[in-house]
Amino acid sequence: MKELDPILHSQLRLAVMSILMSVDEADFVYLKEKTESTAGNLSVQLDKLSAAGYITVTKGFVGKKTRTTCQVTPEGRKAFEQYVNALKDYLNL
Amino acid sequence: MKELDPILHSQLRLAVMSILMSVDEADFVYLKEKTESTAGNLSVQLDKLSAAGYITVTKGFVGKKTRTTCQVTPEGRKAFEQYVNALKDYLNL
DNA sequence: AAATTTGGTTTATATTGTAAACCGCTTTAT
DNA sequence: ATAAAGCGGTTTACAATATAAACCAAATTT
Repeated sequence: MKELDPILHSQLRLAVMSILMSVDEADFVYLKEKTESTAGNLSVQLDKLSAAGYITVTKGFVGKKTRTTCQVTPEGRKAFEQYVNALKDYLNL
Repeated sequence: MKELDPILHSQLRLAVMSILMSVDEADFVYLKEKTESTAGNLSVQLDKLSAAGYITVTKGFVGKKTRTTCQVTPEGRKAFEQYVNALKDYLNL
């Protein structure tokens, strides 16, 4: 049985990655709403994805308000795909 | 986004369920080998699956030696299938 | 100008996972 | 017959993870 990447094997981080895989740029507020997570939890998990090199987090401004946007990196994409493949073994897909 | 059943969203427990879904009776030693887990960890996770009503654990004898066999329950089967469905949303399958 | 809201981060706590230590029984070796 | 080693596990202590509560700075509303 293949190992399941522990960075991705977490509900919230997986949800974030799933969104970023199809959207290719999403901000903090959007991710928070879509995943129905608390800001604190999301912040921590984004840090972990970022530390793993799976996403980039960029802080900018829209008018006077801060805006944190996230994008999946090529390594993130690869890791996600490998995770999906590994999981298929477990799920018998 | 659907919730991912936390009982199943665990590498080892998922591996065990995956095996039991296709084999319909497996003993402790076999599960330990197949999953490459330590006995302690496996014991704990089997308890959790059992407590959740997803598997039944039966202790018997083969000759003089004890033998612990596991089977997935109908609820376990259902939970597994629901988990697979929920995951599909995350994986874009 | 005080109070509230927005967009987060930090930190403390609860939950979970994991392996080491242990236990009873059996087999083997002395 | 007795000690030592193995087998099949369980218990328990510890490490890692997830989560939310508390907090903070800037902007907006009253």
